Amino acid sequence: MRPERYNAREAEQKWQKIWAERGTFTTRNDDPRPHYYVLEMFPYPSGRIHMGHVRNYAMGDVVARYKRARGFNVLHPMGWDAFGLPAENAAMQSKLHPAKWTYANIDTMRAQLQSMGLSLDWSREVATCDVSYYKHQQKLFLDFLAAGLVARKKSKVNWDPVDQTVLANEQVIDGRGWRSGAVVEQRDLTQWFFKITDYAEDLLNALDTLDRWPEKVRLMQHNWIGKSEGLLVRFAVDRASVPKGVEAADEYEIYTTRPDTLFGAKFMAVAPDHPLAAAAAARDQKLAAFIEECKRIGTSIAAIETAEKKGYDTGIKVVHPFDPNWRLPVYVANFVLMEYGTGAIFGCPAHDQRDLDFVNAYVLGVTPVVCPPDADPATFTVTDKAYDGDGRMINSRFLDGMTPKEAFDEVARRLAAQMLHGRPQGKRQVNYKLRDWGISRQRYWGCPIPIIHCEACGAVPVPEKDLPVELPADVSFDAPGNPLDRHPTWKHVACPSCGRPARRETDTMDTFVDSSWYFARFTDPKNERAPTTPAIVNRWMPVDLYIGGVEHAILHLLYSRFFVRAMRRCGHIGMDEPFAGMFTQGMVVHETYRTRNGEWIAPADVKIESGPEGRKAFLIDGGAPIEIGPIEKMSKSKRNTVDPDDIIQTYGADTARWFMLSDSPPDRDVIWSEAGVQGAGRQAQRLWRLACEIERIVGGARPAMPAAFSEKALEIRRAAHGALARVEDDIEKLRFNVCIAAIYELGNALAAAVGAIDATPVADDLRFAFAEAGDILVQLFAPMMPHLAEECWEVLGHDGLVSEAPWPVCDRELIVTDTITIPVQVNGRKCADLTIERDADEEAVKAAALALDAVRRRIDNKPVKKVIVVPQRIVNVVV
RNA sequence: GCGGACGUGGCGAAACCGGUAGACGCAAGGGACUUAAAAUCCCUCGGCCUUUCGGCUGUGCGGGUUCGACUCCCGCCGUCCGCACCA
Repeated sequence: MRPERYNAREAEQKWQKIWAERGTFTTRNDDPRPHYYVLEMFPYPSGRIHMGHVRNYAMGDVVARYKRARGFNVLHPMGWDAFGLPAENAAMQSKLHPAKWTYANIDTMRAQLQSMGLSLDWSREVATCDVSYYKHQQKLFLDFLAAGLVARKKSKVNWDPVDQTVLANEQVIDGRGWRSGAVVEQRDLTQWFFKITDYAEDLLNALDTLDRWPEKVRLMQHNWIGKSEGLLVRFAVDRASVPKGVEAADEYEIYTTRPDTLFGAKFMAVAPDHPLAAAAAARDQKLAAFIEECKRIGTSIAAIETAEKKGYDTGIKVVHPFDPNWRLPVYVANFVLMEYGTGAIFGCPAHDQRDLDFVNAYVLGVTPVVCPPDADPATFTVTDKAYDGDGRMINSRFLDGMTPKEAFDEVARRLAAQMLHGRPQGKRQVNYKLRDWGISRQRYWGCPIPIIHCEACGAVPVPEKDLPVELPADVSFDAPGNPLDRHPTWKHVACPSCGRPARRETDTMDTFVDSSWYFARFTDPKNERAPTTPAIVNRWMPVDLYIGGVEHAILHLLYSRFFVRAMRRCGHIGMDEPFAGMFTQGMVVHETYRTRNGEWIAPADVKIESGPEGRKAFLIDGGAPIEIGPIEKMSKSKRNTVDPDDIIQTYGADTARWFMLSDSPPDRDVIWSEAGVQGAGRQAQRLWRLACEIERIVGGARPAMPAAFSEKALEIRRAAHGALARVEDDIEKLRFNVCIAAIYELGNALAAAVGAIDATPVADDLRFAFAEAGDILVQLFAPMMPHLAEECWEVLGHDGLVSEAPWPVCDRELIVTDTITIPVQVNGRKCADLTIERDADEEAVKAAALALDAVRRRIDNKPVKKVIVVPQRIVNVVV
């Protein structure tokens, strides 16, 4: 009987229904078994899922299903990161209310995710835009406020004067607002901040404990926190140099990490928004214009630092701390950041590239003060490449001959003892690049900040009994500005403290706040009284494995780490770190296609023909030739996206999942290709046929385990248990592509064994081996292609579900063989294989290797100098 | 600009702690089955040389360490990602 083709669409719906009815993936908090929490970053409900989601969730699902089979009580929830800008943009464009838009998207995307057959506990679903979620977030805000973790201060924003709104950095294009095209201004706004810098040292130190995080993510966070040890140095102003009418202070403080290079100083520079810049600009129109120009670059550090180094000489001079006769000019420079240090620096061009570029543009001269070990102090010069290495101090008076480290300490010591205006002129200072987390957003679609502003009482927290502060539903998006701010009634309330008329805070929270604690909420999402239930959250957390894109490696993960610490301080959770294990997966990329006149064409509209001369693309409609462009991240603008729905309709979810996991290592980008999906689809059919054929050979009742096995049966068992051992190891290490290769190999081995059977009544030992190997094969691919696996499991005669079956036990004795084959090299080049007993001693291996014909030929009677034997690995003969 | 990664056949890749480079898959070519197609199965498949046996060469480029280097070290080149209001 020929097995029929596997019908993915029918089978997938059938098994999804069965899983749902049986509650196979519903997780109980009171289950006593060891627990495992696997979580993928929840999606923003943008409208439809994309291939990046498919990849992300397929990976998490493999781990969830595998751990479940291994006897763990697995928590694998899903929710929606549902607040954010796109909903408001949609509201402006299509007059659809953000809530309507968002919930409609959630419904669509939930259905899409469900069609993927993910083993998720949907009963724990949360959406951050739901009052039932954000009311707890407001409580957390109030608790943080009470714990002293919230601050109110000014910060700079990109202001679009036409749209009357704050713009995200990505919305500022060449200094103009993306929608209005108006020149963007920088404005100071008083905003709410979480004091993440209070935890800077702890967040840095604790990185060492996160040994199941990718090294690169820890490094990125390390650099982001950016701890530096330096010196605060106060420079006296040369009063004579201050122009009339300029209200300069008597001194200005700079921060430097290289006080050792103080004798190489050529200038002082301050940020465009430094008080000194403002003071000097009051009497200097050109300077005022320069400062304006700097502000137009925007607030993003990338833009500021990429811009050409420019400065403006204020004319003011400061006095060198170690020489009262030495004057340094003070510049306003576009590369000095007000947010870092004191917003002022001294510039030493010889040993800092930025300073050197600057000095070369303004002809201030360069004096090297650190001489590299291999250079001659008399001739060493710096022209266009700053030297930032170690060496000995030169041209530095009392520092000469010291190492930079010694010089640093000496300068720190002297300046601490030297008085300026009655205080020590220098002070050691630990500095962090990390800034406090500004959470205020002048937007509607976010979690309202539960504060009431009262003229008499100031900023008053909303009393807990008045929570939640709910977003008003009746808002309009047809006017510029924040809809909450211009709502006729919402913001007008009585002050909770004095009862007089007051107004609500109309800023909402950054959406990063929403995603900084959802993982904790999932452990008891229905708790109406509190954000978490400590006994429950402390059992589940930290998350054992968290999977998401590298793009979140810094901000989201750092904010979450801070948030959990803050929640701990307020008694909501009992640990510091949210994620014990972390994995960052790569992107899904695709070829791009363009017509002759440069129009982007979607893959679905392209037909590819490949032959010996390579691949050619044509438009399906009309057959016009299409140019195949570079492979890039899937994006709407280049139209190189593939809709998961289409793929699932055509090939089935299993095929899509399998392909997402197969070709590329999970942390690298994967190229989506039609041919690749087809290959995955063929493999699904191949596995289905194989299961049917194995069942035909085993035939009904399974034989008991026989006492002895024929060599043929042993080979099958070895293949199965060998694959089992590899797959276990690979899934634990998330090496899904290698894991799939092992499954292919087992499939190929079993197909060959099936093909070698000629007579149908088969001996019991072989029948046992086939039945066992068939079961193992199906269980191995069940985490990746769960629907097909259920179908095969049924064919193989099992009553229950493979999703509920315990993982097979690997018989490691089967994998270890008595004899092994190792390579033999002569002068590091392989020339023969040697098959020998596994435990043969070194002398025996050496003798056997030298006795091989191919080895003797290669040695060719030359004297053997040395023979290296690495046990069970390799033999190398050196002649 | 700063920070982080990556680079191996026609393509995606594998190679565990420095020990057989190219497992597994895709594409391609050849063959079997078929009236034909699809599906399926078998064979070949880094490059150069050789009738065969086999030999040489080869992991972005240039050096180095080592009996032995995709792997370690130094210096380049190229590509991608993040940079604080996108999520």
